Amino acid sequence: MAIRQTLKERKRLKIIRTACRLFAQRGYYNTTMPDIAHALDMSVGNLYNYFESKEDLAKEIMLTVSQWVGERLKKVNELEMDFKEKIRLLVRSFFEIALEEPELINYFLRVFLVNREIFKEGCEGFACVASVVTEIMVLLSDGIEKGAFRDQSFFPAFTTIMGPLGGMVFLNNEGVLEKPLMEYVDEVAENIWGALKA
Amino acid sequence: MAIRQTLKERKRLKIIRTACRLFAQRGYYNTTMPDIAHALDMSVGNLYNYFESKEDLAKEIMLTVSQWVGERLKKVNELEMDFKEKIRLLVRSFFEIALEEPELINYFLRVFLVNREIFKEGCEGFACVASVVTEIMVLLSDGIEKGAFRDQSFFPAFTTIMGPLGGMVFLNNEGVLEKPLMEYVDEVAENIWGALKA
Amino acid sequence: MAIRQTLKERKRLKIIRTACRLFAQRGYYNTTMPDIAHALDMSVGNLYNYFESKEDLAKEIMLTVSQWVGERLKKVNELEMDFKEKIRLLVRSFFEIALEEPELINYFLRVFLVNREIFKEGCEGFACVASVVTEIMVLLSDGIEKGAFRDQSFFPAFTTIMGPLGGMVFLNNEGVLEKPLMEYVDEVAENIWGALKA
Amino acid sequence: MAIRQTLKERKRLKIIRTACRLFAQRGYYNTTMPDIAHALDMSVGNLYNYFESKEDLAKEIMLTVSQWVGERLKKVNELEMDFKEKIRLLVRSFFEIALEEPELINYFLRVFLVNREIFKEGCEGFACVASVVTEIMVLLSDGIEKGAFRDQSFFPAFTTIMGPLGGMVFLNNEGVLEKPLMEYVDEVAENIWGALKA
DNA sequence: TATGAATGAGACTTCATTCAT
DNA sequence: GATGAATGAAGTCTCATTCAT
Repeated sequence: MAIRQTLKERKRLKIIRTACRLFAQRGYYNTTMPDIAHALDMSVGNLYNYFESKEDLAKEIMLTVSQWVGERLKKVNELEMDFKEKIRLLVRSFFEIALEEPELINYFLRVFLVNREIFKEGCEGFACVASVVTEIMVLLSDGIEKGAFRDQSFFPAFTTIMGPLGGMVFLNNEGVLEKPLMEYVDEVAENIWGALKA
Repeated sequence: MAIRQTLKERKRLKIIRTACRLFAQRGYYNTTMPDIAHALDMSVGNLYNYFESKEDLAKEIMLTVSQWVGERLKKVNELEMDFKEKIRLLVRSFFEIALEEPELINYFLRVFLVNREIFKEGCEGFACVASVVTEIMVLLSDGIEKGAFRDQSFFPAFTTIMGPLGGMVFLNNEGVLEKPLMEYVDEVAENIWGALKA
Repeated sequence: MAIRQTLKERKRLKIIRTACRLFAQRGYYNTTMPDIAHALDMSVGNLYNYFESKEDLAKEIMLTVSQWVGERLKKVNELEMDFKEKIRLLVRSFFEIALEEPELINYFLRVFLVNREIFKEGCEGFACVASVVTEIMVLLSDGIEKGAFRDQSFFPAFTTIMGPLGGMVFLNNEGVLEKPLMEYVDEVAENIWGALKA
Repeated sequence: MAIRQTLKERKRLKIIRTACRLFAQRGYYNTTMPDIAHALDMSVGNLYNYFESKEDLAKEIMLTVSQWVGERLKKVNELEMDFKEKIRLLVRSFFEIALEEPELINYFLRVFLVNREIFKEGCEGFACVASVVTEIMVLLSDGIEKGAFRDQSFFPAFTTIMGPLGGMVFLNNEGVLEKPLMEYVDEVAENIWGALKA
């Protein structure tokens, strides 16, 4: 039954969307399976027809979300422009995602980064977020190859990009920023560019 | 009376140390009050003579830890050296703390940053981590005033420093770094300096 | 119509066979209706076209299995031979069934004897296992009538036969016997004969 | 705190007694932890201060019950009398236990024999019922040594004793016996004696 | 101060059964 | 006849917190 399969897949995605939002808002341990079922207007039992366990659900969300964000970043990567401009666009895109679909970035910040125990098995070596990591990797090696960035180890460069991005979104969520998030794009981009440029 | 007070205060600190370590290792929700009591070889009931609740304990830990880390950073701030060197020393100090007393930094990463719900009340505007934030603030305004750093808003600059530092420690905890953490000091410091310098 | 009926009946028997095996292996409460459906490569819903409920299925299995075993025992009863030999043949046959079709005997041991609550209604007075009980009854009254067995009440004699038989099969299942089950035939038969003989 | 320990041990035994009774009456899977807690007038949570899990409780019951029954049988073993009489006394004692403390024997019949999955780990080789098995073993080897019993393998002899005993108690529970259980003592003893005697 | 047994709400998960397709 | 998604009650177990001793 191809149709049935499609319907089931669509529902799966709906569950992922909703659970992602709840987890991102309240945290993993403060979101119960009944909460999720209720938000989806379905029964708890049925939830378990789609995901084996709460942990399994969390992992599947991470995989899916990482792919979504990865695709957004990929589009930036594929544009032809100088790297300073590309960094600025990357920052802008990341902040846009954080504002338009806050559950995506916040899921990273509130579930993935924190509740490491959940992702111990099945996400070894950051397999769950490979899509995003890959894009940053592409950006960096491209930039180094073309002489725009200093040659350096991957991890410092990676945290130099993702650290400030995640940090700013976090502070924005906490409501401590003085200006709207988007108004920090230039400053953040300037910092990252200064940090990486050759 | 005074002696008794001192003894009580000493025990309080011991609880804070131990609980901080457990929370940092296992996460807030995976550490139970009996766990903490057991690790301290004391009774659960007695724990409640020192802290009103688990949340209260978590907040007190954050305050104390922030002070400890803040003091370490203050020492760096007080040294007379050029800012490029100061940044490098800051990075080195941060990584040293992360290796020598991993529970301190990891408490930030695993409890404070993640379980925001716990710190909603009583830590408004990052009151709980004021000691650390203040030192970074001092460093930045000093640097800007003396013309070493570009003039910019506080928050982008703050995340430019703390983002990579936290990120590298996180990756080190996850065991994904290729080299020992301390070998990244120069690269990370170089990036931060490049990002901030005038 | 007749053909359809036959097909349905055949499927019924297949369900009984499979469910009997699963119940015997895992126990009644550890075997789910989806488990059974899956093993049969059919849908859960369809299972309910053949049996009203899980309990109903369990009872129907017991009836059928009892008939199968009863028929085997009947063949022994119908042979002309002295009773000492007949007892030996009974033991041998019982052990053979236990080895060739372990689900039959094990269903007795693991479901019927244990989960009495299931058989409360609909199996009054051991109606569900009448076929087997009857054959033992026939054997005993025959033996007593012909002077081979001491005259005694039915129930002690019944447990004297079935107790050791069930017990040996149970121990064999548990893997604690030192020799293959069939090598105990003579000793068990000797005991039963000693117990019953005139 | 020796007193506290004693109190706790006493409560442990009370839980074992009560849970044993409930399991024996309703079966393992039809008795819930809340049922047990309610019967003891205590909270579910507290139950878990005494036993790690429902399975653990079931195993501890089996160990304790086996010891109690084993001690009763040991007394029979220690008496000086001829073996025919000893068998009769064994049967009588077993039936007495079954009538006076039905939960003990029924626990064997309804939980241990049936729900094998529970005892897979921790009761290897019938460790949980060693006390009872040992006494039967002593009786048999004694009898064989003294020339009262035929020399034979342990397991057939064991099931020749325990099979009819368990069987009669089972039938008595089911209410199908025509006479009170105790009136079958002589017939059952006669059978067992006939089966085993030299 | 110190103890730890006791509480009880609430978490995750299972599963017999139904029913629209 | 056949399907399998959906239901929801019920089960096991956890844990922050209290309180009599």
